[in-house]
Amino acid sequence: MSSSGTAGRATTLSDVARRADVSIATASKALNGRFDVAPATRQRILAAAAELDFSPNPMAKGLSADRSGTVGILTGDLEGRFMIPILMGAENAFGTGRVNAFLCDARGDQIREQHHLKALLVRHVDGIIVVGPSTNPRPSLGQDIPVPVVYAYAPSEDPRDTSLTSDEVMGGRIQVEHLIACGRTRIAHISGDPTFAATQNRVQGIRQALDAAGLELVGPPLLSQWSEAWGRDAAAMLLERHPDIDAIACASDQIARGVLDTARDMGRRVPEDIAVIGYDNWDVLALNSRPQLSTIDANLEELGRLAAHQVFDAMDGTDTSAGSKNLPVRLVIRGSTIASR
Amino acid sequence: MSSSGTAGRATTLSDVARRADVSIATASKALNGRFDVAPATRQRILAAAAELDFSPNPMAKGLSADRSGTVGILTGDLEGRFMIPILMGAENAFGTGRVNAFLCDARGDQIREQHHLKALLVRHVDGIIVVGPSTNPRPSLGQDIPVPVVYAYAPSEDPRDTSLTSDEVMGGRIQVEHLIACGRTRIAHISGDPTFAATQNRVQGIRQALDAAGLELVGPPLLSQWSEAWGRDAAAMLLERHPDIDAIACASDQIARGVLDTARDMGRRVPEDIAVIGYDNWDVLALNSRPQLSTIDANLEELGRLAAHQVFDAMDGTDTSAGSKNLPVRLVIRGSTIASR
DNA sequence: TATTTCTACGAAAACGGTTTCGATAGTTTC
DNA sequence: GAAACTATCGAAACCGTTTTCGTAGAAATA
Repeated sequence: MSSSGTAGRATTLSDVARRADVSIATASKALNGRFDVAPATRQRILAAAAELDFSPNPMAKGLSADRSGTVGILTGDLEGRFMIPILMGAENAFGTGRVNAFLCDARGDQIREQHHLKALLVRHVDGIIVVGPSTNPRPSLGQDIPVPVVYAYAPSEDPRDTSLTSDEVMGGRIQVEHLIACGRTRIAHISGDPTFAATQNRVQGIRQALDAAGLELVGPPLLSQWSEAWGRDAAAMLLERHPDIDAIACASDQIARGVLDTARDMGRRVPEDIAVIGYDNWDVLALNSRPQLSTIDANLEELGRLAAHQVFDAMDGTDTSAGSKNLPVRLVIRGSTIASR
Repeated sequence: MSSSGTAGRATTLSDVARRADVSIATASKALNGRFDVAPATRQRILAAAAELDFSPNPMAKGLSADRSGTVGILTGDLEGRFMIPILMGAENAFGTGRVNAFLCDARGDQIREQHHLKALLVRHVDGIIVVGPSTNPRPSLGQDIPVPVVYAYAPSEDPRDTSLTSDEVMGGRIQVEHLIACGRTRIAHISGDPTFAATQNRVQGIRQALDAAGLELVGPPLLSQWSEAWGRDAAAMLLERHPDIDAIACASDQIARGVLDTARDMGRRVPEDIAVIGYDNWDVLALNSRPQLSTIDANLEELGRLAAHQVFDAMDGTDTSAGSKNLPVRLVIRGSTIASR
């Protein structure tokens, strides 16, 4: 009812044109930086637009030009802990700019994914970010999509697609490098579901670091589930079978939390007797344990940001860096590997 | 490059019209269920549309009709643990339907929020869902917004707005009712940041339940932070000062986890000696503790779903149930309050 | 001065739909 | 058999932009 605010018919380009006493064609050109408009006229038009608080109707814009100013974010499963930071990074990259993001959650369902994809294309999104719940490669959406597609976290199985993923091998490697730097030599590894690519890659990285130092893993890697309970059980087995280990590299903070509990139960001090390092830097878990967890941070928000920029670049034709990229991870040192002061 | 797939120019209404040998006007009417088109003709047109796999261009549609088929989801801070289920519920309600959601994360910034709001309105969204990171009331977006707005989780300060929030008082109440049903009578309460509405509301609910049973809280409610560490510290204080308590109602699963740790450290058995109940049903925490946590589930996904439907109703003019609603919460019973078999 | 070249601008055609309204043909009514 | 309806359809305006292309006038050239 009040006349302030955003109510009432939105001001349109022809309003601006009328006020600046030019045709809408000229107004359009002036506002878009076309060059066949006299400087004085352009000023007049810009002023008029500013006074009327004009912003062009994206739908109308999208009809003629085929840029809609939107991108689709197609997630495999929002539930996952890893989606959120990536989402945040991406959304933030669009940020205050001209483009908005459609969020589509496929809930782990292929059919729903196809449906959402269709909807996004019908809406003429300018690009698509596909973010998967794990680092396991996922089926490609196909090559016949008329807009750029970037796969985040879960890479596409098709090498022709461009994917951004986290360097899991590096993650395993710097876990162990850190443990060695802390003077540990009898190192064991507890990880999650062996069918996960992350599991295998981290084991690989861990072996690399051990090899480089002339060391060997104590016992085989213990692979089972991504749960705290498994961390407890595995640690118990480990400490019983190899009482002399002095460090455990865990493939998730959840597992590490379990390990911490078992160590405490069995009277081993962390980090004095056993150093423990986690993976994920999930603050809820890592910051509230006793002691706080040293861990690996995959920079997921940065990954999301990069995915967004990759889409931008591809949209702008700057389709340079095709192919996939493996983003470096980061070591976070806390009390579970180094006694505080 | 392949000719299958979605590539190539999208099929348009005039394609359909041509194939059905009618004008685009008639085609439009047929597809939209207008009634001045002969049954036979309509069939022909529908068939043509189906064969060509036609779907109307939402932008063109949005230009004439003023329905864009989109809604905006304006979140205060994606980081929060509570946003995600709500987001999922809402997104899923739009689901396979005709409407897609713009995701906007204000990152706790008023200015960014205004900016996003502006962008959503310029895009002519048909509705807006504002989801806040806590149950604290938040400033209204104002009354002069031309589309329906629903506030989820964090209600609007303005009673004229329609808000959907979680019944925190009920949450506190059924926590204690459950503890009492388990035979506990000496009940204490550990909660989080006292400036949170949730904190106060839950205390209120707890008092209601105790009053109804003729009981009193053991000691004052301990209010400080939403962290596991605080849960540990508070529990230690509590057990020292009141060694005879037999139950602790915690205002978050994080706090409950801390309490569990302290109980174990001090040799109290859970649930035999002390029953512990959490709040949030955050599976990562609640399912991996020893024992698993009884807790309160706020049905956040349902809340998101309802918010979406509320927007739908308001869009369709079925603007019935204005005003705010307080959604019931749900008790989840696990091992921390009842010994397993 | 007459011609050519620019420059700055606007008329009009898209873009892909919806909607109003008039036209046509077939039916009914008197 | 003419008038009045009714049912079905299509021409055209419109939504708010962008873009092409034509043109008037000024400036440069002959």
